Amino acid sequence: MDQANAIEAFSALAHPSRLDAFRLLVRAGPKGLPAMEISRQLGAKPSTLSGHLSILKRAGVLTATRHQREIHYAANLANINELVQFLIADCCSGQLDDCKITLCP
Amino acid sequence: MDQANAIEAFSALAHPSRLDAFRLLVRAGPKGLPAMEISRQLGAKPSTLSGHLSILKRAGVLTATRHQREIHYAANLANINELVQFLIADCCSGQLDDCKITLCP
DNA sequence: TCCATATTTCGTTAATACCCGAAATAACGA
DNA sequence: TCGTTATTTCGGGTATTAACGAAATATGGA
Repeated sequence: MDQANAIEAFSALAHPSRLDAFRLLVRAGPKGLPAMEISRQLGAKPSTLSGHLSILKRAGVLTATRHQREIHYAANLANINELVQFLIADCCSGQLDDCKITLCP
Repeated sequence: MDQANAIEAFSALAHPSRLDAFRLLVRAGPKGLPAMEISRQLGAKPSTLSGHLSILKRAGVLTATRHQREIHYAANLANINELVQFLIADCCSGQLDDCKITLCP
């Protein structure tokens, strides 16, 4: 994870439809959901959503796997972990324990 | 933390100078750094940086406290924690433990 | 092969974000 | 008070990004 990659990920998430899509896929779990299903649940036009999914995938926060006719998108939590680690790298220069953050308690 | 707040935070971080500034302040710890010092360390024009710091502060990822003539900016890690919790809320709908993310190990 | 479904690419238009220098505001010390 | 340093606000020209419908591509079944 480098600066360019982090910026791409943050940019990708900084959009209402894309953030909704990502959080929907977080809830959906590792199997993910096909594009049409995401489109339907979010009420987004397929062509518009396609662009959004493409942006999220290029940013590395989603994975895409084909299942017969459908392409299933899923949240890439490993990359989210790396992104957050990058964001708070060398927290407090190691001087303090002020930076405790716990996820999925 | 709601969707609008999360988008504002992601947008704020999705910029090279702002991401650099935030990570610099993460390293600087809770005391933070004055604006001019950030400007010097990042090689950014004061007026441009001022706008960036304002955006980061409005997004809630930085705090600002005046110390005599200087305004010290510091990373707001509590809000970053909330942001990440929001991002991965209801992970896998509670069905799996696939979503473990640990920060500041 | 040929059709229907799933998804993406393309072209256009509208909105938003960026950078900078100059001027304005704030706070201290002589 | 006056000058100096610290920081922010303003104006404007340029560039990036968004949305949509229509058309194109891909896959599987009859």
